[in-house]
Amino acid sequence: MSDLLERLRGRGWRMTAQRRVVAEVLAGDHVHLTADEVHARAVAKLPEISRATVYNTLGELVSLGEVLEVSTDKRAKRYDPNAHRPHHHLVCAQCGAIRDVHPTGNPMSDLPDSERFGFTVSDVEVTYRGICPNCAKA
Amino acid sequence: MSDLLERLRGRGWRMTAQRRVVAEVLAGDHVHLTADEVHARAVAKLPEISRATVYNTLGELVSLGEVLEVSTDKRAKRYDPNAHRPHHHLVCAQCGAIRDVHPTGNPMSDLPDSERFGFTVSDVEVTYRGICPNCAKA
DNA sequence: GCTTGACTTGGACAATGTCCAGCATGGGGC
DNA sequence: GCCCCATGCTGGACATTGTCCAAGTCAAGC
Ligand SMILES: [Mn+2]
Ligand SMILES: [Mn+2]
Ligand SMILES: [Zn+2]
Ligand SMILES: [Zn+2]
Repeated sequence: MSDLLERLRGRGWRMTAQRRVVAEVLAGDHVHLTADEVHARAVAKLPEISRATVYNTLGELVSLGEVLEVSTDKRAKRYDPNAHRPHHHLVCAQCGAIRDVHPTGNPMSDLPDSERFGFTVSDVEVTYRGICPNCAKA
Repeated sequence: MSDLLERLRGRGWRMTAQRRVVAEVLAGDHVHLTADEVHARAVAKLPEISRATVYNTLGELVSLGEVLEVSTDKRAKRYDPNAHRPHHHLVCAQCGAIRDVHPTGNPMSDLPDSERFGFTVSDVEVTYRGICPNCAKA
């Protein structure tokens, strides 16, 4: 993640304790936290950080293309630091667990012109749903 | 849509003015209204209908499998009366317009076992994004 | 027509997210 | 190293979307 901090500094981002903490919280694989989850973990490291700052920082990271917004459920948006390797998501319908997945094939080529209604289609997002091993056991 | 009302009556649904109006509002193709949009249109036909009833009725229609919930944007859930023909969605990134689409191929078979993490995968949802002809003109 | 249980209502409450005025501070210029 | 001020942060008010409940209303079976 210091990669990330370096890249951001290079882009003229002013480095503050708050932004550093948010970036730290977002490190790792299969990480898809809500804004309030990010805030809770940030508070553990920097007690006085505000909700507004977390929202602002996440929004900036999204604008910079360093973090993706995903809405797998109908609840809060989730923030995904895995922005540099295209992927899709596999979501547990019961507990909400999310894994990054890399399907074969290109769903883009599965949409014939006759089904494009004149749109310029630029992106496709695939969400698989099912039951995770943990929930299946219970 | 009287099909729908018949089916519901057959299932023991008590028929009320409110429910009839909600069902009427949901008629048609490529219809993907938010709950508050449904409420606004329902109020035009039945001024005293409450928000709570619209939410309740939509929730029941979803439980009965007559209407689908879709969350194409990160805002409000949308309600889709096209529940009896499986389909995916094409969304305008600018104005939010939504079309039903029927891609060829089966994305389910594009997810190898090694990418399933032990999940029992039961469903896949594909969202295409782009710019609609209207927004492209502007 | 009654009766009754299911339905509706309005408003309180919760969760998520946005906005703003005023204070704090990172970091470039000296 | 120190100052300055544009940029960032804060707490709280406000907005949007959705849930819940007690009390009143009504559809439909008798
Ligand atoms: Mn991801
Ligand atoms: Mn649809
Ligand atoms: Zn699970
Ligand atoms: Zn458009």
